[in-house]
Amino acid sequence: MPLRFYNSLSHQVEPFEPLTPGRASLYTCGPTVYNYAHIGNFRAYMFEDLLRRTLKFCGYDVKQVMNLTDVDDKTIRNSIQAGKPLRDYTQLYKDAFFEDLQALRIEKAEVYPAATDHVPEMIALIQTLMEKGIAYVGDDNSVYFSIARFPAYGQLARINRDEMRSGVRIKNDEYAKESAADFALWKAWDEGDGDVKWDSPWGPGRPGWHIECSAMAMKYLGPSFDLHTGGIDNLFPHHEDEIAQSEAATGQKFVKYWLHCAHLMVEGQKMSKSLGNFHTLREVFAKGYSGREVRWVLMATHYRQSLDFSFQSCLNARTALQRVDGLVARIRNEILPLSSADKAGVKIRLDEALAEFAAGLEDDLNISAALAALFNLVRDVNRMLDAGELAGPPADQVLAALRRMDSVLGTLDIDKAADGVPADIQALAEERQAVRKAKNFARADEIRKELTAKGWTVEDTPAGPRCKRLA
RNA sequence: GGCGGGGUAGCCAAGUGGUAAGGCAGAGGUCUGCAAAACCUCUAUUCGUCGGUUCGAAUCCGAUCCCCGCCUCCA
Repeated sequence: MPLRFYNSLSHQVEPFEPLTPGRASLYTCGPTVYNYAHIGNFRAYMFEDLLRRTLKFCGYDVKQVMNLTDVDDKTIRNSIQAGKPLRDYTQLYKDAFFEDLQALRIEKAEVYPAATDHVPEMIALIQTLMEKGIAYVGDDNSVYFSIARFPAYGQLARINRDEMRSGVRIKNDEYAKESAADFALWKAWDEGDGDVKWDSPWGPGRPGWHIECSAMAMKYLGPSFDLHTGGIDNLFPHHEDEIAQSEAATGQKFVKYWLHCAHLMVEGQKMSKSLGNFHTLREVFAKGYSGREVRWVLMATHYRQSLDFSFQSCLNARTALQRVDGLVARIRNEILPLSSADKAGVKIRLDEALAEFAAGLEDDLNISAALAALFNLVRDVNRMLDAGELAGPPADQVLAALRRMDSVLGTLDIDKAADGVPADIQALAEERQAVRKAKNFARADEIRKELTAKGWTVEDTPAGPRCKRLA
């Protein structure tokens, strides 16, 4: 089966057929850098990482662009409050964002354009819309997109303008618009913006939010590209408006496949800054959970399924990962050359597991199916090890298969050196092994207690004692 | 009100017509000096509820209850 995705535009799963065979162009809506991102935000970036890695797994050359929104109401407001220039203020959170991505083992995109570096491109795009008569200058000197002059508006969100709830919210600036649903392309400067402003044909001001993604996506990926993603909350109005701006300007199809991930929930409610029910990655780490554990939690539920976050799920991730770690350690430590190894049989089993793994991912990133393939393989390889049916070279093939899976999962640590065992711990383990051989089990148990007190445990394996740090 | 997503074991979660994957937790067993790990067995006659279609439905149709999201900045 070919790679296929659920397209928000068609509400159907469709085969992925990129505009250029073998290449995938991907625009992923990035963070607004006014604060630390919370793990709900990272769920989206995690989904995008899974998408990116799956595309690569399936053989595509991926070009991914992720924007950094470094000018908007919140960045301006917070930087003024902090008494810092906008650029310095946002740099802080840009840096934090990249640190967090790295902690979650999220692969870097090819381009991370910042909005403030692309104002000329945005002005040019707005000018095109003005020339086409689709944009207009409002009474407040801001520039607005006229939805009435773009009949295709609403194609993504399936929103019928006539049925939009109206009259409920009339903000001040809406008196400046022809229609309440029109959205700002360019926001005229006012005192609240401090010294944050750019010159434009319509006077000083700053770009609207939606225009940034259109301008930067088209700059780096062209007027028409393959995939555009984000959280489901961006579907409307953000993505709808992006389509409107871009397609009105170019007359071309903007994006072929729109993918949206569901929300991360906390106790049944969406995690969000405004509800105050969020955790930053840093907070989760402070509670003792690792990046790979959080990565696992965020990744292990299908992206279109809302995911209720809990620390219990982090603990579950820990034990699930320990299961895989255990197998890798067995292969590395216990493998002995045995004559009964069935090389061909192992190869067949591995090919089957990889095929199931790939089939899951190809089916709209069905991670549950992919992980089931992984765990079924783990069980079978453990079984082979127990039966003495796995020897050196086929064991290397197992590691190769796990490595291949990990090119997508990014969390298995196949080749990460095990935690170094401190000399004193190692010495105790060896002493214990010696007294066990002498059948001095009282002393052996004493040593086990000493090790526990030092935060270590020891497992007796056919290849000798193995020290493990207690979680 | 409009649009969209979801209700599957103690928990998480696949499965869109053919008789319920996988993970966590739990029980018993094998192995072990003890343990851990690993393996084996068991743990939903049942998929929110009620009807209908069908030889057959968690899967299709109708009705109904509940939860969540978007429609306002939001991943």
